Amino acid sequence: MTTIREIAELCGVSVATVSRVFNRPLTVSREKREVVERVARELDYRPNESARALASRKSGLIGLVWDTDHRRPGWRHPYLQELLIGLKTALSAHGYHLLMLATSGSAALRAVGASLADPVAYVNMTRRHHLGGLVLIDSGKDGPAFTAFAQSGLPCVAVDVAVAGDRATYVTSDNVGGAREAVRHLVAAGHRRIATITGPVANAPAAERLAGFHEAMAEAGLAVPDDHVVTGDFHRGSGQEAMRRLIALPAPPTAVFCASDEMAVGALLAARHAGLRVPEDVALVGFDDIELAALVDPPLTTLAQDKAGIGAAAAHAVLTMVHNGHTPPPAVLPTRLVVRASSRPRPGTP
Amino acid sequence: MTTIREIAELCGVSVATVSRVFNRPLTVSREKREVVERVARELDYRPNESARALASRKSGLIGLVWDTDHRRPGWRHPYLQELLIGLKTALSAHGYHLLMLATSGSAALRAVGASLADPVAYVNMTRRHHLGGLVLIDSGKDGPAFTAFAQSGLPCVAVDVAVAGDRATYVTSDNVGGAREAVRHLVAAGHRRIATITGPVANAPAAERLAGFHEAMAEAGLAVPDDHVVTGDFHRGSGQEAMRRLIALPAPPTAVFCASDEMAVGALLAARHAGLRVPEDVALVGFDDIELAALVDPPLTTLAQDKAGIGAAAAHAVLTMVHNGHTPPPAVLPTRLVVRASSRPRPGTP
DNA sequence: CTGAAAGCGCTTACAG
DNA sequence: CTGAAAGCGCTTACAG
Repeated sequence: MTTIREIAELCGVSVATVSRVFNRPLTVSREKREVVERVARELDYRPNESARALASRKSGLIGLVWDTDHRRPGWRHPYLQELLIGLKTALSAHGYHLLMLATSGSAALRAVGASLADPVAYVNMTRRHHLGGLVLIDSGKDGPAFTAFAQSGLPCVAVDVAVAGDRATYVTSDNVGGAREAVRHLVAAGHRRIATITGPVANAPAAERLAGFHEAMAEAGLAVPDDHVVTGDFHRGSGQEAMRRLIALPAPPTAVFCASDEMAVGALLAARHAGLRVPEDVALVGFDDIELAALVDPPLTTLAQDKAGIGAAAAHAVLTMVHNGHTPPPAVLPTRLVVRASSRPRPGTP
Repeated sequence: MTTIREIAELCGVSVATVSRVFNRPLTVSREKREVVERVARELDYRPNESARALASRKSGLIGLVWDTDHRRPGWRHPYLQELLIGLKTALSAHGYHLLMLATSGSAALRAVGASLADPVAYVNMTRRHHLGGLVLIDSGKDGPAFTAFAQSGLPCVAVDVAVAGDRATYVTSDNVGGAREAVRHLVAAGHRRIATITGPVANAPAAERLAGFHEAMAEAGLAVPDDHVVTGDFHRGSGQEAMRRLIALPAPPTAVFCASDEMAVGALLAARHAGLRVPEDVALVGFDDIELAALVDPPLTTLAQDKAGIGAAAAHAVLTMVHNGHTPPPAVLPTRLVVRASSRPRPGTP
């Protein structure tokens, strides 16, 4: 591998000048700049990133904090793959690489990996590797740990967790608006008794979707009995269980807004088990638009999240902090209502 | 951040001794070692990784080559998420981080990212960042590029692409065995006219699954007419199209082995469209065991790949090369037959 | 605009 | 077993 020194010798200039050509080209005279550039190209010179990071205290790396412990199911969420790719692609476009940081449950590995129980270890890793910033992906209940990151002073951007800090921001979908749209859609289809299956309490998107539900119900002048709000955990089983409870009510709902597609699929199974037809007996709307939503029978109406867009927005937010130094406001990406058969309008509706 | 020098001064030893304590503890006398270790712990010392990489020419990073260009659908394969996590988790357990390398289609970004069309750029990145080795994930037709990596002399391990080289190996599922098992299962269920929908020609796993199919058919003394082998591309649409062709045959098969679950789902849709019942009129077996397989109606019999296991095997292979220096033989992981309703035995069979 | 020099924080022969 | 010293390949004030 050719070094800056070889180029300097070949060009008859100092290494400082060569370095400047790559970092502040305009501070070098045109003649010298051009000869250095030509020689560098001929030798296929690439700066040694370790040396660069050591001398300048910055690297072209962004860290990803994502707890993928097998005991925590959150990371399996199918929408994360697309989000991750959106993130990586946007970072790539700016010449940054994404470093998936090692996580370790065991104390023995504390030295190298880090556990969310100990955010300091991550902060340390960030400094040791001269990472520009951190992107935080929640695997469920990581909110408190993320708050600690946000207060560390490192540039951080969280996905779906509302962190605050000098150099911290977050990106999320418009969960309130999406939920509102779901309810309006059901109301327009003639439904009056509309229930909801929520995500876990203390989860921000879950709370927002619930708030949007309530807003739109109030707007339509519809009452929401307590037993029409059932708490789930975003996963399929909880949707199934919640739906069983709703079906057993004296006056069951004619439509259910589920805060995730996974739960909507569970609800669909429960309805089928109970001998109910979807959407004739009960209409369903989910949230996320995972691949599965279009494939179940009947296909699910849902609010599509812009998964790749969220990843890209996270990338831009963290790079803004790394470059400009200013902290961008939270990014809230629109959702999109995708109408499928699970909420086909009831007969007799305009 | 505390440095090796501070520790050395505090302990009254040289920096060389402190460095040795962390790298070759046994070459340092017990007393000095213990005092250095104690002081280091108290100061929460962590070595600066950039300096370490620069001086030692190695980092604790493994690179991931995964072309996620949006024009190439291969990266969307749902089994990759679990594979990636298996890889990351196993690397974490050994204190390594996974670096998702920037890829760039545009020439403007050549300097930072790399394109598979130009493997040299990746090799360069690997050296610049002092990566220990590379894991290669195919997004479709990357075989030739991967061969170039394998010949570069860098430690590389490919997933599902049979590369060869001094420091290169690969991991894959037992595709031949899995396909054989699929056919045996169908034969045992009473089928004689068994067709297959293959993956793309020139894809190694596709070829292996086809070979296993032929082997087991021969073993059972069953003929395979040419029109019982239809080429697909692993994706759903091709399965649907292929199934249409099979159904239109004068003597259509009573069972179809599909080289991927996605294609099996497509075949299922085609069968349903044609008014055929699965498995009564035609039985289906897929490959992969993606989440969807269990959720379609009827649920799909399939050969489960050990997705996380493949990722972990890739991690171990690359770390073996990084540490021991020797190149492990290809790892072939067993598949597991998961019998579901789509291949329920035909009436009148033992 | 340019160069000489110090420095980033480690590792590793080389002597002893 | 230990230390002094050179070196890894860059960046960046500081002078000029």
